[in-house]
Amino acid sequence: MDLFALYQSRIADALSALFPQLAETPDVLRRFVVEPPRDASHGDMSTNAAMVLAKPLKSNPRAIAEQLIEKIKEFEGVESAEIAGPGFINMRLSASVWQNVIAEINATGTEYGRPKDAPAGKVNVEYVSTNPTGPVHIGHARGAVFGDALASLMAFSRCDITKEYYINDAGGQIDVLAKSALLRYREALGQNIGEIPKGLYPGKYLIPTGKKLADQFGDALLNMDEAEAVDKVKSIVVDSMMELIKADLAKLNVHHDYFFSEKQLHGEDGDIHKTLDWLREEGLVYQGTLEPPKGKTPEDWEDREQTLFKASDFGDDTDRALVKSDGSYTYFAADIAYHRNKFLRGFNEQIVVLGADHSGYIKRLKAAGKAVSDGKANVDVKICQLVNLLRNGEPAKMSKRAGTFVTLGDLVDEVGADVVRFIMLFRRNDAPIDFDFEVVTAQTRDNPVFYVQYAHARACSVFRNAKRDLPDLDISLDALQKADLSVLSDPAEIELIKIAAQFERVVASATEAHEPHRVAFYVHDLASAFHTFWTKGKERPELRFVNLDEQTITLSRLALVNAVRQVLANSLGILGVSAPDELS
RNA sequence: GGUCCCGUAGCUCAACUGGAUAGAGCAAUUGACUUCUAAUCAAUAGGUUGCAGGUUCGAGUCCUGCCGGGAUCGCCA
Repeated sequence: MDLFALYQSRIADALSALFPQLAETPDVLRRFVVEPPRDASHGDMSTNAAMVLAKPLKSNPRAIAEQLIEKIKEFEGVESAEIAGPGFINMRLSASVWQNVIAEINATGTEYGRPKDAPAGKVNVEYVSTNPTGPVHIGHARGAVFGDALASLMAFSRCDITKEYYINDAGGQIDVLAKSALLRYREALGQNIGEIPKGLYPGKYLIPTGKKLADQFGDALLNMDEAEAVDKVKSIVVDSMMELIKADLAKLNVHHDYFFSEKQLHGEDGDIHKTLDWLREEGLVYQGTLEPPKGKTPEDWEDREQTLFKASDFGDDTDRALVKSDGSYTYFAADIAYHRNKFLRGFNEQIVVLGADHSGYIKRLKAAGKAVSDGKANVDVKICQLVNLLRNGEPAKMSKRAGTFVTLGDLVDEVGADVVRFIMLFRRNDAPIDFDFEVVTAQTRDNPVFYVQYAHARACSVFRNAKRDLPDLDISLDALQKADLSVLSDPAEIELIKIAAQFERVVASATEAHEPHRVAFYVHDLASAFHTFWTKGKERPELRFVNLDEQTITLSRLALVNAVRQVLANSLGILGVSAPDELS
């Protein structure tokens, strides 16, 4: 149980008893927070309840605080409380409250930090969704890691989550892909294809696909009309690209539950058709012309009547085209249908992870989500900023056109999945990252991945040493749970426990905000606190974990170390980063 | 020009959705290794949170207007 949530609810109960009139406005009892104060000298927990309630109660904060504090002082585990500043109430908890956290962590293990109850509703996280025209490149790595970690975080928080990949297999780029593959097919049959013509994909990754086509069709495609051949091989080529993509993602330990093909939305009986009919009935589709963009009118602008969706009714800046001049649907039309499809599959919460170049797309996606669900579905678009790849300080060039881009697979092969994942998550998703090969592969403090994993390995090494030095001492998990935790009363120990005890609220807030980076920063903090405590044992030998003369204390300390190790492991588990027992 | 994101210590970034004296790391200076792994730790120093207003008990956070950087801008996906 999250201690901060526990005291929040106790204070809310106390307030209801003190001020019965609050029953009419129950919301205000959820608006105040109980949190660790920024300044440790203010105590263990702080609440702004009196200030938040001043207005609804038409009273002043100090007066409310004075009534409330009497109740708080009676709470179990509260050692003292005082009013500070404009009306904060600061509490100090007894050591046993913190010591019990150790017991709870060791008792619940990998389950520690998970909320008791599952939130209602199904959540869909859509991420990566790169065009199936080649391997995944670096630009998509961040979205892949972010989406995967977010899904993992939410699953840890007991959300009913589906990880989804939207395959853009219906656009014109698929024809180009198929033509490029047919070229490689002719190459596989021994023809000299020379330079890859402009406009086709030159990448060597299509060579195996060409061979596969040669194996399957022999020379049957050679005399065929190109359009016909393209039709024949399209889905085979897309499948083979998806295999490539899945293999790259697997190297990063990124896996999706569900692959959704855009193609299936098209056609007479497809979702686009049905969705547009439905929108028409709702009066959200009309024939009309759009205003040119404000300020800058494109030179070739001409007013043209087209089929439009009333996106502006749902917060978008303008209405959006649904049908191209050649009669086919726009990408956005498919997207609307896709969001309706998700809604009909039961996803009231839809998270879409996109690259920075799609930031202009957010409003229309949110509008589509609202429109196709009568406002019941919520679409949250998470934008991942660019990753600047550096090597020796120089920007590492990537170019898909030249066919020499660094793929995700190349990157993972070079630095490892743990490094890629942690570095991508050790930053807010909407801030750009400099990814420097030199830094992220160094085994020093500069490298946060290493720093955190080292803390976990150190904790494990304590157990190896205890086993070696005290072979007769039972240090099994059972024994740790029977350890006397009351001896863990040194301020240095309590400080470390306090950091560990914040894990639950970090998980809760990261889940709510859809921000897995908070877990990454937290685990770094916890590692730091552990390293600090470790070094204290050098200055003050009585704080060392393994004490040959005092086995009781050793056992208690091991309980502490195991708890910290467990929280490190649980945090890393959420991020999909390994927690090694020792470093090589 | 419209829209969105960003602007915080010399550098790279946090700041728990409005809380108290804005925090870490790097770089700089000083100190701790016959080590429970110094692959680490401690201390010092570093700030008008781009600028100017506004909202309120209280603003890095919300609102308005500027300045600077990036992304995007009717049928690409």
